[in-house]
Amino acid sequence: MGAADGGTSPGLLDRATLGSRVRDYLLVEIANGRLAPGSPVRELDIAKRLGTSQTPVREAFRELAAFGLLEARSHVGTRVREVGERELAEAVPVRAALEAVAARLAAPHVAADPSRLEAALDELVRVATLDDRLAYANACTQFHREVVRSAQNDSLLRAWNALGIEIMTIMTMLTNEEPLDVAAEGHRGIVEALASGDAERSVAIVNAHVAAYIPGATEPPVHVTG
Amino acid sequence: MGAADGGTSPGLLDRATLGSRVRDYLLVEIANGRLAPGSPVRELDIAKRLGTSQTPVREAFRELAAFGLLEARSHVGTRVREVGERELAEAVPVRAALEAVAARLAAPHVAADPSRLEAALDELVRVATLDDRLAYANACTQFHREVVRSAQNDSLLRAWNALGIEIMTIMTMLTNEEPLDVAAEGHRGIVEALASGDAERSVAIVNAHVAAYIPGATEPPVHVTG
DNA sequence: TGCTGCAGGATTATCGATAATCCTTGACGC
DNA sequence: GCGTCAAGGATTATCGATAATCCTGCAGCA
Repeated sequence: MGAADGGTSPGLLDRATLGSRVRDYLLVEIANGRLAPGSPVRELDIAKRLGTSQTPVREAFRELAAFGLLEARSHVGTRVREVGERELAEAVPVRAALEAVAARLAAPHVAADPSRLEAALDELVRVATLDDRLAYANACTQFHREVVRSAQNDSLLRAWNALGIEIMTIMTMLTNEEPLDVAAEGHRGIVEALASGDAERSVAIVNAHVAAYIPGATEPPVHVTG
Repeated sequence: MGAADGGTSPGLLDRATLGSRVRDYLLVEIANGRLAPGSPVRELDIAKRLGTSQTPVREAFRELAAFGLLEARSHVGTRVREVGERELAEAVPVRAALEAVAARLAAPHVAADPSRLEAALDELVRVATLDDRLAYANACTQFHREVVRSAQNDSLLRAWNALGIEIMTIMTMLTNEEPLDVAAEGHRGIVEALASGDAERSVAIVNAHVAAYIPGATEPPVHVTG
């Protein structure tokens, strides 16, 4: 699965399958409003538009439906579902809880070897200069995934992946005006706290960071810079 | 989903599609141990065995993988997810964090209408008399899923489902000697706490319950914000 | 020995076409 | 007028086959 990988994601380079690319395409179309809520989407339409067969499109539909972005009725049709702020906000406490666990478990590991997380941060900062909000959203997700991965707990990573952070991040970034460089720098405090090995401070900073992602806040999220 | 419906389930009568029937078949095979954890499952094998084509099987695989029951690697193979003791212990803080969020969110809903949860408890107690540890494990999973479902938060339910509690519970129950009636009654306190609407007490009780699930894991439950 | 690279087998990923299903529309009987 | 039912169109569901990818094992070599 690719950029919007929600399931048990293997390596970072597995974004090659057509299904995942179709899903990302649909995700962006939904996020920026070209596919408005309520509008029907037909498998063969999308397939023809993207030059693929029905199969990968079908897979993408299933995945997006599982995340509540599409609504499918068998043999009848599929349409873009109205995804309200409430539904996006629902994920915040769950994400906060998981990333709090992640921070607590990751702190000693990151303190021992912060290189991977620092690399993810560098990449995030680099991508922030490209003025490509989609690319930034993906890098941002990768950074947070790296934090969770640093906890070295497969169950935690699995649960976090299931939240579909990619989707939320893409939706947030594309409907947001926050400058990318500011957003990117907001992650530095997380790295510093984790690298210091202070688990409780890491938890607090991560919680504040996640809470700032609540959608609907059109104001730039207040990033804790540690 | 069908029999072990966990996610955004379609209608109850939608089990006509081949994909859903294949999924249910695999679910049963896993639940009763004919498909043991770690054993590989091949799409074309299952397709041939059930007399279908690869497509519905593939769909079922994807769904069960999202559910945490299967583990797929692109172009390589799929196997029933295996949970070793290490992973079993790893899952405890994650599960504790998620069920703590669940308890906090569910308390008011259960207090308003405890019937569903009480029904799940009744079923659990009933199955406990059958001396069938496998059936008990499934009922137990269903009970805990009902708790999580009571939180009425799709993201939470998705994350919890991804942990693959089914398999963990099955493994635990089959390598355990705890009397079933005692185990079943141990869930009554959860229902009572939730039904009372006392969120914090519910969180505490759920945390204790989850922590007790793993032999030797007496570490203090993780505190979570929420 | 230990390493590199290249078949060959195994498995999934994708394709193009066909079948099954559902909804709509309109005719028909009452 | 109203309910019932039967085509017909639209869409997904499924099929069978082919392509792409990954891993394994072995040969060749330093």
